[in-house]
Amino acid sequence: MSDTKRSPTFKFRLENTSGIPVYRQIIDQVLTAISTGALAAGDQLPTVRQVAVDLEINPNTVVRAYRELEIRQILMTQQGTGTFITPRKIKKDDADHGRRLTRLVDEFTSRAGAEGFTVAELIERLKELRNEKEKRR
Amino acid sequence: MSDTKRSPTFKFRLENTSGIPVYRQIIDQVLTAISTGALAAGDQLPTVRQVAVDLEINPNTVVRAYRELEIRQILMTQQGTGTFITPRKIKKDDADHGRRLTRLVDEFTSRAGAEGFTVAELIERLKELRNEKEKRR
DNA sequence: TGATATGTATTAATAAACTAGTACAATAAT
DNA sequence: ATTATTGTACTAGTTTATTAATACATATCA
Repeated sequence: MSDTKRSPTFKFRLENTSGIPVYRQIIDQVLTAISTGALAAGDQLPTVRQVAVDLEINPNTVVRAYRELEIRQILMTQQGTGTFITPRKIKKDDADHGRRLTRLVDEFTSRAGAEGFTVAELIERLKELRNEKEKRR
Repeated sequence: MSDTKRSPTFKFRLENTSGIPVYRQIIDQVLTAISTGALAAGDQLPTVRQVAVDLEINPNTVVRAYRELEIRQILMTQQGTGTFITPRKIKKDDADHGRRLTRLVDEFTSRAGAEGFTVAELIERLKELRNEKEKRR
């Protein structure tokens, strides 16, 4: 039995006091859900209209979030059908891949630098993390 | 005018095509310089007016960047004297230091993982970054 | 003190981000 | 083909972010 097409059980929630833009909260919740396994490849997300009604926001706000994730190849949308988590197939030679990696790393090092961490420390900690994972296999 | 007895003046540069706000570019360059060792505790930064003239921007834009870093305890300013890197008392074996590093790295890897990056990739990119900055000194 | 260096405050103009209103288009089920 | 369901496009209003003009305040030193 297969579960390639689960119905959209995922729910968004808004922190209206946070000051974080709604569309960004949606993006973050999708990313987090993927990293924790709450959402996996092929899963359908709640429809644009469903989210709009649930959160009492404009459909375009949902679209904006989904669009950005689609551009990052994290979501796929099919008009008339729905929006789904993209099955990943990472291409190392993808130019966009490199750009996103650079941007992510730059942001990371900036924040870390603000707290007094050196790049060397970050590398060291990541290596430990990598080795831990290796062990577990 | 000969130079002062203080350290060689740090230079900012602007990427006008990047779309990144000027004040943020300044912040990032300070943070990066600290994390790579290009700037260290006690070093004086170029004056507000100097930066404004060099980059052909308004002094207030420089102030905004310096102010934010001052709030984060990364810079100290003294009116009439200048702006300096705050001496940090980081103890490498501090337990809290380790916890903060772990939390920062975990959040980073989680986010990166959601976008399909491997830890190995992150390490590789960070190494490149470290080597680039080393070269520039 | 007076001169000159430094950062600071107030205000405002402009640009960008964010969200919404409304109508349109594609898909799938019937 | 019709209809219900899904995403899309265009437009605009409002807020927030960003930068600038200009005048002010404080510290250093001859």
